[in-house]
Amino acid sequence: MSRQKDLVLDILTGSRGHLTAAQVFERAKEHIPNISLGTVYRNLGELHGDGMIGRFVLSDGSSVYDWSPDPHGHLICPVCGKIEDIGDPCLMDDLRRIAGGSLISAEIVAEHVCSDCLSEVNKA
Amino acid sequence: MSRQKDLVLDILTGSRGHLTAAQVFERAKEHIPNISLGTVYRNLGELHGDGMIGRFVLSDGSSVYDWSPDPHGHLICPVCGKIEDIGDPCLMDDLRRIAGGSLISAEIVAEHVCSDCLSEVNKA
DNA sequence: CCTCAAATCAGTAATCATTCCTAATAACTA
DNA sequence: TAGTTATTAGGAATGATTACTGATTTGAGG
Repeated sequence: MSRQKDLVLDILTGSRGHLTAAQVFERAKEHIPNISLGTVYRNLGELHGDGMIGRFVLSDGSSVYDWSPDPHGHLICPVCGKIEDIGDPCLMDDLRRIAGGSLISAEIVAEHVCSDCLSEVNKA
Repeated sequence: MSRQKDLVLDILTGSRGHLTAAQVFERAKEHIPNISLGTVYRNLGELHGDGMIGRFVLSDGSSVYDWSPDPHGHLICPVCGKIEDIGDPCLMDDLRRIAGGSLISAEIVAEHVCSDCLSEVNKA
C-alpha cells in the first residue's frame, strides 16, 4: 500500500464520507501537493476492486466513492446535495431474494428533498 | 411532436426496450438516415422530462432509456448484457416509505448472472 | 549499505458519452 | 403567402474517466 493509496483510503474512511474522485483529489492535495488525479482514480478503482470501499453512480453519470464497502442504498437531496445512507437492510434483502441470491453488485439511489431543505421551504 | 421525436418514442415503446442513446440512434437511422445523434439525445431528454419514458444509469456511467416511465428496478446480466425489469413493487414501496413518501426519482440497478447464462456455465 | 527488478507515480494525451452552438429547415399562424 | 417560432443536422466543446510514458520509489537479496 503506497503512501498515495493509503491517503486516498484515509480520506474516505476518516471522514466516513461520500466523495467524488475530484473531491478526494482536492483533499489529497492538502497532504501530497503534487499528487495526480490519475493516481486518485487508479487507487480508488483498486480499493473498490479489492472490496475496501463502495461506489455508486449519480443520475448525471459521475461516480461517488463511499467509505463503506457494504452494499446499501443512498438518498440524495437535489437541493443541497447531501447524501444519506439507507440503513434499513430490507431493501437489499428483498433485492437478493428477487435476484435469486446471487447479486454481483447492487445500486439503490433515490432523490428526495431532505428534512433540512424541506423546513427551509416551509419557513418561506 | 416532430417526426424525429415521434420516431424516437416509437423505437422505445414499440420494442418495449431498454436502449442506450447510441442504440436508439442506430435504429432511428433506418427510418431517417440523416437524423443526428444530438437530436436523439435532445428528444430522449425531453421525453424523459415529460414523463413519457424512463431512464437509468449503468455502473459505467452511460444512460439507458426505458420504454416504461413507471419507476421500477432492473436486473442486468454482466455476461450477456440482458436487462430485466423487476416487477415486484415491494422495492419501490419500501423506498418510498424510507424516504418519507416524497421521492423525486429512484434508481435500482443490480447485476446478477441471468438464468440463461447460468445454465450455460453449468453445462461446461 | 548497494543493486536491480517490479510496482507505482506524475503528468499528459486520448477516449467516450453527452451537451452546446449555429446556420438551415420545417411547421404553424395570421 | 409572409412572417414567426420550433426543431433540425452537423460539428465543436465539455467533462469525467482511462490509457500511456518516462521518471521515481520501493523492497528483497546479496
